[in-house]
Amino acid sequence: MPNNQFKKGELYSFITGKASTAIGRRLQKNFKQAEVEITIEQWSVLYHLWKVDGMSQQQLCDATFRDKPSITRLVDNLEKLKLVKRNASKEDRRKNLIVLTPEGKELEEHCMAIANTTLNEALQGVTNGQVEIAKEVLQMVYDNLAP
Amino acid sequence: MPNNQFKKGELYSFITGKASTAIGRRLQKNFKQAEVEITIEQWSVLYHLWKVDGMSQQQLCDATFRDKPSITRLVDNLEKLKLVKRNASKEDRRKNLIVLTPEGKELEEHCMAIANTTLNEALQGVTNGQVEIAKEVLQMVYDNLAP
DNA sequence: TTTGTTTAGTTGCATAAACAACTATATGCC
DNA sequence: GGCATATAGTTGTTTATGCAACTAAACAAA
Repeated sequence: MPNNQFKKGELYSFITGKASTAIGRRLQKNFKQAEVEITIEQWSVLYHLWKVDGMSQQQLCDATFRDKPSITRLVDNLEKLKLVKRNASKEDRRKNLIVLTPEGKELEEHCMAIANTTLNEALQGVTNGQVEIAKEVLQMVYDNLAP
Repeated sequence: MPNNQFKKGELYSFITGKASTAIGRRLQKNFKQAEVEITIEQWSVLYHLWKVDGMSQQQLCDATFRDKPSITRLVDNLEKLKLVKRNASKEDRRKNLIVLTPEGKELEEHCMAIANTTLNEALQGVTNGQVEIAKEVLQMVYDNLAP
């Protein structure tokens, strides 16, 4: 018997990731309730810019696991919301450096608090040990499938 | 110190579910390589119909964690591909019963084999015990956030 | 310098998701 | 029966994804 065989019924839920879907929806709902008018996809870009401002679009692709067109359009929409700005790089004129506007920076504290709250809601009753193993498994899955 | 506190850097990956994204992409790629011309979203609907043919759209919503417009359009596209058909219910004329066509039924074996292969690729090196705990955690997360 | 290749980003197209507003049928209550 | 309400499904709009094709700049080799 193979080591990693799921039963059919379990396979589906695991693959479609209903848990991460549920977290995403809850996070979106919590943003909305707090009148933070951004999508979770936009949030995922801002999240990395809050850590390192001025990343290139390619760096944002790698950080967020998205392809270039997705980042192009997410940055388009974040620019429309006046949360980021595209600055042409002086060293390499192909590159856009994406920098936070003051409005974009301002969101950080509030958004991260909402994200932490959401995660605490999600993980009620789950022990640290279980979370550690779950994270390990997810990381291994990701590494197994990385291109 | 709260029990369930993620470190910032981990929070992001957990919420955005990069592992389940990666599985979805690999499954899509494997379908394409096998010349199965369906999306993973269409697959997720077919998957339930293979178990119970003739479900209503509302039942498909519940089974796939999607809202009604999403299922309306997925069924639209599956009908265009001639994999399913909408049959008006005789007991309740509001309901459409979604039934597989012969072409739709034919796909089952091949698709499920691809899905199982994909899952085995994803879970290489992960022990049964780890998988069990990961599933438990994901289920608890889902239950914590269920509406 | 020119030619070919790689890298960064954009655009077009099809599919899908979330939300709100809508139609039509069913049901419960008086 | 008649009216309010709930349920099943559709449509419109905005946002996002995945893929392919594209432009422009950088780089490397001759």
